[in-house]
Amino acid sequence: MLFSTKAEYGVRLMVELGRRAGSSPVADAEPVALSALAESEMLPLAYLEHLVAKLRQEGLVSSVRGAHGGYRLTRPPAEIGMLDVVEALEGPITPMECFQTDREGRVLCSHESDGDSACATKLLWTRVQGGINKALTGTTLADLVEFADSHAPRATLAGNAA
Amino acid sequence: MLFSTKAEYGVRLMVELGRRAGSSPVADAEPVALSALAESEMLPLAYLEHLVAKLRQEGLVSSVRGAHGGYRLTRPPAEIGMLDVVEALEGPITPMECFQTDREGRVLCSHESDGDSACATKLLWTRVQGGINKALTGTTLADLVEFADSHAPRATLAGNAA
DNA sequence: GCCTAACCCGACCTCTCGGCTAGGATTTGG
DNA sequence: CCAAATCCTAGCCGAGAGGTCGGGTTAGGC
Repeated sequence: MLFSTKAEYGVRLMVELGRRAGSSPVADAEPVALSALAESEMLPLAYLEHLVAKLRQEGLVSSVRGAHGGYRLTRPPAEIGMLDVVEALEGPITPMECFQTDREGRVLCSHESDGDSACATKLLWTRVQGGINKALTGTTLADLVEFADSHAPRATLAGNAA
Repeated sequence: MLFSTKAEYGVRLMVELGRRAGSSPVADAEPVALSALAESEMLPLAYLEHLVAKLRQEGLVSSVRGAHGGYRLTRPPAEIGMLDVVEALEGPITPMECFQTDREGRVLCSHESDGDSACATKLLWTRVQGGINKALTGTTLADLVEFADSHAPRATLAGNAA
């Protein structure tokens, strides 16, 4: 497997936030308590705390402390690329240990100086990384929210008005 | 990182075999001892044995036992897609634990029956997997051999005639 | 007919990391 | 001031990566 449950849970968390925000202008949305998210996604609360912390550090969600606190998105879902989300959770996405990318897709291999046939594999990993990045940047949170809504009826999302 | 050193070493091993085979018709090529490959790539021999075993099980290389034995490719490099190589080494490439692919890119998610918003993430992982598969199937061993040759002079590959 | 170079195979070992739990400290509405 | 929430740090357990080791088997060369 490529990604761990960190990405899985974290993305689901973001999707849930996106669904609950609906079409409201982000800052107006009621903050959602993590316990509510944990329950509706059936995920361990204590673990989610760690994940949401990473999302917050990357500025993808903001938090409100104290009673009636919770989390909300900092931007509308359509402006959130999934590369940011996944990287916030999993760390930098590189196909191989020796790789560092400079955010433009340019690739540096750390043992490039062997003179030998070092990194004959570079071409391959570069292509793979390109494929992943393209898939990840080409998908926004809004895409996933829409997908989820259309596949999991759940009435009209009973969480908000009820 | 996406792939472990298993893929890295294994691919390099395949590339070396491809370079040494040159343009000879595969079956004619002298089998190359693993110790020679280990030395030229500076990789631990004992570890390579395990990797090459997987490649053999998948029919990507064939072995000759006894003195003057070794390994050779079973097909010309241009007919070896890197997806086969990487999957032989790393096992099935799936973006997420719950995924199984039926070799056509069709995706099954094992916890699809939750009724809930299970796998809102499916769309994302599917796209990612598509990107990876495309990169991997679209690259052949011949591509890497050529790339390696052009980047690591090493005379005209001193190993063969000398 | 042995010796040795090679492939073959399974057991083991260490270290990191994923996945999670525990427990507390801090903030804040009612 | 209490309860609900976010925050923070520490630790635990199992699995898998990344090897190593020791032996078994096959076959060319003297």
